[in-house]
Amino acid sequence: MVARYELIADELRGEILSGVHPVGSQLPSESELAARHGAARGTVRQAVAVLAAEGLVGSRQGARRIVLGTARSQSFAELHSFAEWARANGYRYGGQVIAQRRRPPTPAEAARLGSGEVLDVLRLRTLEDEPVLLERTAYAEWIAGAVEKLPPGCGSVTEALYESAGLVFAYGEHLIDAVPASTRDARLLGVRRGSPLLRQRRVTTTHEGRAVECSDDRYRAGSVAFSIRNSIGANPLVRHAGDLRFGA
Amino acid sequence: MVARYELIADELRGEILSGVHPVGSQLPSESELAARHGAARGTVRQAVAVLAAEGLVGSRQGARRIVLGTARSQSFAELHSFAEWARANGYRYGGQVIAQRRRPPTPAEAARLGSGEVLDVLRLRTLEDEPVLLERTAYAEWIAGAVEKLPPGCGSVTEALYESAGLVFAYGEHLIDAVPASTRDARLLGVRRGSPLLRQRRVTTTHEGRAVECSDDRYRAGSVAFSIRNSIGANPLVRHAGDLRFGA
DNA sequence: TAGGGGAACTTGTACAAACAAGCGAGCACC
DNA sequence: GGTGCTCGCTTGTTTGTACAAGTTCCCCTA
Repeated sequence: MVARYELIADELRGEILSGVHPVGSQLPSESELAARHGAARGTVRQAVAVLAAEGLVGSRQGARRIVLGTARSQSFAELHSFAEWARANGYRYGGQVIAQRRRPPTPAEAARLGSGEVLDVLRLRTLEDEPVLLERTAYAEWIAGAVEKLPPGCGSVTEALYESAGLVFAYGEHLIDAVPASTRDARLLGVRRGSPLLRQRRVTTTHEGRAVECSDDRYRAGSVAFSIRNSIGANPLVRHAGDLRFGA
Repeated sequence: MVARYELIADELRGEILSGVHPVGSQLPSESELAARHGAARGTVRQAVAVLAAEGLVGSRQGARRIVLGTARSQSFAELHSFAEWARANGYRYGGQVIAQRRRPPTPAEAARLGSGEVLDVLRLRTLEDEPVLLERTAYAEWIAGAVEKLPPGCGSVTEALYESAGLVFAYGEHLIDAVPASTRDARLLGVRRGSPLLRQRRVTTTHEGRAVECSDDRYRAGSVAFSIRNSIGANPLVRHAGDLRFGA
């Protein structure tokens, strides 16, 4: 069952992408959209709230909504999973486990994953046959077994864990900064030591709020960038000073 | 006039921050909250939607909402303005104009700011008396005059432009990646050439959707990081491959 | 012609009601 | 003892109504 407001949002999004409502133009008023779709105004408001959350339209009281852009936010899965993102964008991709072992958690990991041993996995991911991402992931003990059963060349870990263990990643927290490549980073990614890497540290949890993994992902400079839209009303991205979080 | 749902959201947020509802615990049901505040269920839903957008709570149909974390997103102003962010977090900060001149726009700038000349400003910002950020901003012609009137040591450009020209930044698009420091970057920021910098390119627009500035901000590695919370339902951050946007 | 006033329009907030859909616990049955 | 099912609770979706608050544009006036 797809919600009605989702259908209306999809139609509006399509009209924006296809140029019916160009960037900078005004959207039809809520009453007009409601009449056109035979829906209540509240339903239409939910639909445009979706578009506002995606950063496609902006609004202020009293004035018609305006179109801000056409780039669409991908789904959570596409941000979370390298494979799903690459596939959705039509890139050729791959992955290979470089090292894998159980070890005691660092204090920072223990605070999030619990005090049991973690499964530490180092993966190298490729995009268009070029190595672009080095993934250091610590999995919580309760999921470690399922991760160990995955084949070393597994393309999509997220997908494989869903199929084998029914695991669904639902919430994520991400911390983005820049770091120099270590000797090992440099060798695996094919760059010079000390050259810039874009680092994304993340903690992922299930629906129930149970932490699944802590990860330290390092992208080769120039290979990927993160983008975000915000507005004076909605602002999900936060700036932090230094290494205040995720421990040292 | 503060909206009722904002008050309820503030109270709930306070209860989460103060530990009344610890991380991982369940929030009271909507009906209970509605009864407690003497409000309709829809109003309570708006309140918890605010917290969900901030990444503090998660929800799924049928089960009670759970608390995901306690870190709160700052306001749009704090993401947009280095000064407001630094002040809100109690840091000592400063800024100095290094160079300023009018020039024709690059093609990428012209597409966003219009074809008129842009005002190119290079600013060095300090945090705790350390240089941490190099800001290269191209202002649109219509606002260039007001920017030129600002003192070179102006701490908060955003604030100054609001007071002098009534300008309000309302929407922003940000693209985050890592780049090596150029010779000039390195000298001004006090790092070695080629060392990692965290780059944030952004385009900012007013309420009406009129573009104000394009900026290329480079942070010294280790000085700041960006963080974001997302969920399977709401996902504002997007990953891009290579330099697909903002021109070359 | 420039400015003020106001009317019409549009979005924001709030309430009430109803049904759908999913979750979890407890109960009955095998 | 374990399995499956049902029932109550909770969140999700939708409609309808009313008023508040801000914007836009026209018209009238000085």
